[in-house]
Amino acid sequence: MDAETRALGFEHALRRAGIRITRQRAALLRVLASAEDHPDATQLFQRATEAGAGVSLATVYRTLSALEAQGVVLKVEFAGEPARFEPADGKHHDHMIDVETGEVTEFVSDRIERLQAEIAAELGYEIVRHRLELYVRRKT
Amino acid sequence: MDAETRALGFEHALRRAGIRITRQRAALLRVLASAEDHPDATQLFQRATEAGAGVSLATVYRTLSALEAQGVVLKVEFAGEPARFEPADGKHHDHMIDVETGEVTEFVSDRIERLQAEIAAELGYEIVRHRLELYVRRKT
DNA sequence: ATCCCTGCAAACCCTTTGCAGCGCA
DNA sequence: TGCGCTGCAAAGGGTTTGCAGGGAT
Repeated sequence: MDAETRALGFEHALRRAGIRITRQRAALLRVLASAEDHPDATQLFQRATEAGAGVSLATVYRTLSALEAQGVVLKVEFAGEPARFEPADGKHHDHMIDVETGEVTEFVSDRIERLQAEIAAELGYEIVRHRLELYVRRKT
Repeated sequence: MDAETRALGFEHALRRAGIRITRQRAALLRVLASAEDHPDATQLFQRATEAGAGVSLATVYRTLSALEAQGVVLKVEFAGEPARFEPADGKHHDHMIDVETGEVTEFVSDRIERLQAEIAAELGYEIVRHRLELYVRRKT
């Protein structure tokens, strides 16, 4: 999915929820839609500002909350850093964080997912959501 | 392991690192050692206060940091709440959080651990630490 | 013309820290 | 007695919010 298609998806999701697309939001959605990494609110603010969006940090947070509430953006909170945000299209995945470089890699493991569900079920629970992060180092 | 044995272990770890056992710390260690749940700093502060320890919240944080640095206490950060602390004796485990009651259950899965290591290895990494939390709901 | 939105700054929550005096070892 | 410790209060970082004016629908 290209960035503009994704941005339009964001707009649609907001409009559907009766949320207005302002100049600031339109700009922000595009910044977010084209992010390849996992930026935090401050980085999104900077990028939007560089793009001439004239947005305040408060609006960045407010828009991210709205997008998250609509389920089109995921907030990811790694240990000891500000929350990061990623588009929620695409399939579920977990994260691997290189502790030396900070680089984030996404991965999926159906087997782990299945085991998690089994463990929960054994204790009489069903999984609502989960968080799995591997903090790793490049093997020597 | 009973609470007092655990508390003595904490004291030993601190002393070994050249850290003094003050009245406040001794009290705090006992509160922590006898915690069955996963209390956060404020709760530990309250319990210590109720026990007549005369401790300040700052000291609670400072002592917890020291214990964590010695590896005898683990700081656990669940999504959207203050950090919790648990004694680090016993074996590694992950956490399951009941989203309705907030109750925390510990669990282990060697198979998941193994799969994590495999996934990291496939990408040329080795795991430094990981975080796995299942947010669950009692099955109907 | 509505209301929702915006920017700003202040407020928030959790946690850390500077300081001057206190008390373990 | 030395040096780490303590309480207090202020600072800190990330995030949220109250307010009065502005703009999308």
